[in-house]
Amino acid sequence: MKDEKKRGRPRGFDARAALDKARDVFWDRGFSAASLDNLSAATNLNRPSLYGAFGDKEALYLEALEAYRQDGMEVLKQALDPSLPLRDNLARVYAGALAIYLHGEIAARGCLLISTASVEAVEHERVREVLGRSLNDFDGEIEKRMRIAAESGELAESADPLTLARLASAVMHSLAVRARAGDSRETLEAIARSGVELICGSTHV
Amino acid sequence: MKDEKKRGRPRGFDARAALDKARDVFWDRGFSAASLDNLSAATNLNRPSLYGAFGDKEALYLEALEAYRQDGMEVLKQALDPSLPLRDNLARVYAGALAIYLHGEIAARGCLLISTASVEAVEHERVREVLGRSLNDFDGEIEKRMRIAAESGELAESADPLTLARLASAVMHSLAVRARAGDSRETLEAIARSGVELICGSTHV
DNA sequence: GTCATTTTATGCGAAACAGTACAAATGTCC
DNA sequence: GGACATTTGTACTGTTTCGCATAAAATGAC
Repeated sequence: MKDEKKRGRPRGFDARAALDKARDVFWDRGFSAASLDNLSAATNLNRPSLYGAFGDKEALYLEALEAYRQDGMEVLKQALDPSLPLRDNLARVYAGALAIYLHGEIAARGCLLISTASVEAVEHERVREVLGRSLNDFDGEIEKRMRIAAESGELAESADPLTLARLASAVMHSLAVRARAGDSRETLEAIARSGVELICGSTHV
Repeated sequence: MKDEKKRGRPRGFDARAALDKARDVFWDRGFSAASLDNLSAATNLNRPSLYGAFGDKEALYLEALEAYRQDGMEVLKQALDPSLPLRDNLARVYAGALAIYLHGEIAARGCLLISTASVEAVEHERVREVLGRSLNDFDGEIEKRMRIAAESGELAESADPLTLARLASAVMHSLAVRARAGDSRETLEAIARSGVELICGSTHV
């Protein structure tokens, strides 16, 4: 993007790597319980460097959320490859989600947005807005695939793509919550399978 | 329960009312962002009274979670009255859930367990345990109703009560998250309706 | 080489935080 | 009425918090 070398002392760290480390801290502890000391230790950056690169704690959190959202959208789009059957698409979506949700050093971390942005959403309007937009974007991406399925005959014409997409998302939301609540991988995979079955099976009439 | 008057100065407040006020603070801000000053102001209790009645902030939070869990189970049990059709039962469950989730002074608060206990669940083992147990209890209560429906012929015999119960819960989890993310009542009610339809409609074969 | 510009390191400071000590208040028990 | 037990109000302590001030380090421009 920008290879133009700026004047002054060059940055001694990779901003994206630091953002990922900060994201992990927020993911484990949430926004409020994550201190700048935690963030500083995890990123190996002292506070002035953090402030210089990202602004204050709130800006850093919002940037971490945004990066997470974009990564998630990428995973989702790849899983929804329309050259594969809808059933496989949904299975891939859930498998991809579980791979993310079940990761974690202490315990499964679930979804960064659902499990940490939700708390702040009441008092913190910008977080609520990011969370709402993210959920809608996910719905929209699945809806696009559902629309294709309805047109190609994979789904009954009577099926409503938006409704089915929201229900497909609902299963994913539940997986996120249950993962963080400590449910086993086996349980979560069973829920994912039955979700695929219910959504893809029911609309064949 | 205990009408035996204890010696010493009697308590000048209703512990349950105070617990409800504290619960509301936790509900809006989450555990970490809720300060003892917030809790003290909301309950009209000074800190020593709070500590005397509930213990430290963590114990107060756990007690609020437990009370919320019991209240929710009560609402759920009443909604699942087996003398009504399963369809009506699920609709009542979701209506009851939305009545709780959409309440809030600043913005919709969603579910106390899903939206505030989730954050703490990674680092705080006892919270994770309460959250997991609560979700399972909810599943179990719905599963009981599904089992009745399967035996009475309301559902196809091939339907698996546990699986259907988990999917019914999944819709509820999604409603909780989406409410806190700012989705409109209309949207949430539409999702609830389609959830009922999918779960009750698909298994009639 | 010297200056300008940006990043890094140390550490400060004011505010918020959780939890408690202490004494005054208010009741029961004998 | 007096001893005892518990709650309540005020104020405190030590810690943690965030954000920044200041100065040293490292580079480009000239």
